Amino acid sequence: MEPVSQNKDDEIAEANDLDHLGKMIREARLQKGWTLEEAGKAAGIGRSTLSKIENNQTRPSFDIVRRLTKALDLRTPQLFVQSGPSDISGRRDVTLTGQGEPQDTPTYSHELLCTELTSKRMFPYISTIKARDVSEFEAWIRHRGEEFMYVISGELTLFTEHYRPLALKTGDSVYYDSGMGHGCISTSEEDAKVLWVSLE
Amino acid sequence: MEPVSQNKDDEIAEANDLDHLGKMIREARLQKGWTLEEAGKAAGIGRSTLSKIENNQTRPSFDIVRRLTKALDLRTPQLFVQSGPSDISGRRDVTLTGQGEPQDTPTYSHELLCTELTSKRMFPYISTIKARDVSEFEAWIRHRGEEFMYVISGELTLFTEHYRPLALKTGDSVYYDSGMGHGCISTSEEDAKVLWVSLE
DNA sequence: CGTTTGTGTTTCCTATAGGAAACTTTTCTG
DNA sequence: CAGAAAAGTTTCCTATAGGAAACACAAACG
Repeated sequence: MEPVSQNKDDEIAEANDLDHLGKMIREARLQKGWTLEEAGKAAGIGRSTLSKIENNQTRPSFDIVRRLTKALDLRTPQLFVQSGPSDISGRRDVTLTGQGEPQDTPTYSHELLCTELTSKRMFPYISTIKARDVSEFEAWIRHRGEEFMYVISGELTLFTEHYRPLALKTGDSVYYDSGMGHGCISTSEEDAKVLWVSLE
Repeated sequence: MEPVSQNKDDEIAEANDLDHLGKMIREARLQKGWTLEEAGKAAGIGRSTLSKIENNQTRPSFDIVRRLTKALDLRTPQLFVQSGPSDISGRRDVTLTGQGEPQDTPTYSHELLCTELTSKRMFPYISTIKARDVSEFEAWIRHRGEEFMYVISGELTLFTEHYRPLALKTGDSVYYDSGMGHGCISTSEEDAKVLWVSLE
């Protein structure tokens, strides 16, 4: 229930930072070129309900909204406007080619990107993996979190626990649990370059 | 309303990928050391309602959930994660060049990467930015979170609020608050390709 | 011009969300 | 171990979410 209010319209309008919710949903639906009927069916809700939602004539349940976002392929966070500033609020950090912060280890040669923004949550870096021989593969790397990798150039083989070694070419990408042991070696004549983005 | 079902408990359990919602909210509340009363007050809802939500005895409205996430300072996207523990423990997901899931809009042409892993936290995708003219720049894109971009090929100009437009070449990268308006256009003859990794 | 068809909107009704208060359980006291 | 106080749960009730169907309004036929 809501705090008492003179009339229904006022009440809904007032308590709603969500006025735009209906608008966004309608936009998303039209974007897909769907009718109320089609969208409703895709989300498993009635077209009358959807109409009311789009016109902000109702306060839909979380459940319903979730189904809609799924069906309409909406970015959900936008629906929660509350715009609490992130810790890098209003900021950006640029790193030009080759201008990253070098970080070398015996086996890898990293170039950390965008290191100015220390409070960011993802950690992007480029690694150069030297052309070498399979026999040199040593120990699993393992650190809590998730990791995404994209092969910028060259060819390499990715090793991860629980899986077969995987041959990767330029343009391929992998997302994995970085708590799972992993490592890679170059299988091309030249060094391979990989972009990694790591998240704790 | 839900499709008919024999009894209420079944119905709720069945339609709920959201069983974990109550759990998450309870966790968040206890984390803060709050009682139902306190949390309810902070969110502007009754303690009985909150109790029912935490025990999954009700399907709260979007509105109520929004207020709770705000009060409890919860990262909302997790609430939308369907099915299962929200980690990717021991898993990996590969996307070969050009094999991503296409997602086109009038202005952008995205290729979503590693979409098999639905519970991952970062969202990588490759965009092809069509070669065109500055005058065509339209509206800011804006969504809560952080974003990292890496220019795979071509040249483009990145626009972000609070900053001057920025010319980027192949190999350059930028990290920014995606809640800040942003958008880009290609400045090269050919289309530009950009790898984005987005985090909510 | 009516008829059809395909859209979105508005009733109408039932199941239920959510608040207040009764009830139960746990945690402090003395 | 009282008995009180504070936490959580359940009950009861009213306002309303959401589906079905009636309604409204087009555009596309004959």
